[in-house]
Amino acid sequence: MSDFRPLYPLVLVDTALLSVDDEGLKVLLVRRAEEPAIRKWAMPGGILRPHEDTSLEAAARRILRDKISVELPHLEEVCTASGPDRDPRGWSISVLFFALLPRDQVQAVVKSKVEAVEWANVANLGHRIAFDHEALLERAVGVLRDRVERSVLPLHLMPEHFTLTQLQRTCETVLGRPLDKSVFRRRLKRSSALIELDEFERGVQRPAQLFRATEGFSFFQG
Amino acid sequence: MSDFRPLYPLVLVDTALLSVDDEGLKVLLVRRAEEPAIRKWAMPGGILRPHEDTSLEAAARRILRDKISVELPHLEEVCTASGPDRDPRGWSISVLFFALLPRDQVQAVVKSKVEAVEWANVANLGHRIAFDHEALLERAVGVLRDRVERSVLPLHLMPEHFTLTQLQRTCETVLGRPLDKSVFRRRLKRSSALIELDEFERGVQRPAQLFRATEGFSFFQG
DNA sequence: AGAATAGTGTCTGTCAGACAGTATCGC
DNA sequence: GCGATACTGTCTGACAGACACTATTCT
Repeated sequence: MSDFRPLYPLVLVDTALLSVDDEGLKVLLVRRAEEPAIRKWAMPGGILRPHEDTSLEAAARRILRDKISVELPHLEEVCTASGPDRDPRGWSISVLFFALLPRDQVQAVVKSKVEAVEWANVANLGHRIAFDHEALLERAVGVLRDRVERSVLPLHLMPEHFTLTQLQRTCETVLGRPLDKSVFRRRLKRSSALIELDEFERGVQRPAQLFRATEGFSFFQG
Repeated sequence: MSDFRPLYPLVLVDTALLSVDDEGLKVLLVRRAEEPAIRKWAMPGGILRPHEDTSLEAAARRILRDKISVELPHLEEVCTASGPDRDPRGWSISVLFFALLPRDQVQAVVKSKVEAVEWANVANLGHRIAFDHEALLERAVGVLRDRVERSVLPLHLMPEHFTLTQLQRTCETVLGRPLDKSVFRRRLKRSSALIELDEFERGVQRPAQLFRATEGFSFFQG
């Protein structure tokens, strides 16, 4: 470890971009093209640019745009990590954000840009994660689980139209445990976060009614 | 506003040190002795020193030690604030921590050190708060309320020995609403966060039994 | 005895969990 | 009709809120 101790810390911004697919909860990882930790996988992140960015959140948005061509509506701070040894470049701070991507847009992200990008299964990452990003990811997933546990619906993970069963499956995937159907639906009826549509599914045994989230819903409402 | 845009942002650490007294929820404010915002009141904070501090939390600890001679066990991150305009010195990041001080130690803090220090009523601050510290304080109080709401006891606010009624009063002060006695006690019985002592109050109408927190309790447990 | 506060018992409404039952579709 | 999945109804136990009641100590 170098003993170089700069006057200013390195300020980094990382984003845990989460989604779900049939395998389970997923996180977007990027294979690093530069030192440090070159060729290792990490959550998309980069260095704050005070002359470009108007806030840390704006920096996270810029980096996502540049690295993986994604524009996200909902970005939220999770925590920070800091210290002299967590990045070989020296004393650093990472501010971690988390964001949710609708599951029907998962494919779109993977084929973008030059760097290698992969949706990794959160439950089974392998041991190739750079820096302390594995611990950071755990924090982000914890925040998500906590929200869903408190009966906040992960509507940001859903496509525009979806059935109640699909929403339930998503919650179950996030929480990692089965939910009772009637309990789930009872709560939805009271939540006012969902709007009933006149459309129905197609091409399945019994088509279910489609719903959408209320206009301008926030991740926070019940 | 200056157009000077440094390569590195200013990294600051602030702490919302909260306690309660008979008037209500209190926050420790320090009158700034230097520019910027000289003579205005702000939460105790300062600049990260990478060559001294091993983490942001350690920096917060150092600053509390230096400014107001307080050592705190429990320090926790709340959020960050960032941007080019929130501090006149330029692009800055503040990482906010929050901490709780037992109410029987409130007096000890006030008479320490050179700078003017004051426990301000959170509900009635006046309009003399520097920077964006008023908004930051709101976030910290929000975290505290949220914890207590979720039936996490604010044991860090209590003296070593306390009665159940005192604990209830503290919760009521934090939440700003009355709680039902029997409901409160029922929950405590299940919580296992409290240890029954053989001692009792003295010099009151009917002395109540004293309790203490379980050894090594965390703010997070129920 | 009476005031004050500690501590307990009980009723009621609400809601989660569990599970069975009914409805409606494709084949 | 049959299988599959959507959707609903109902029973039960746990718990919160409300409030009354008893107990113990000081004056």
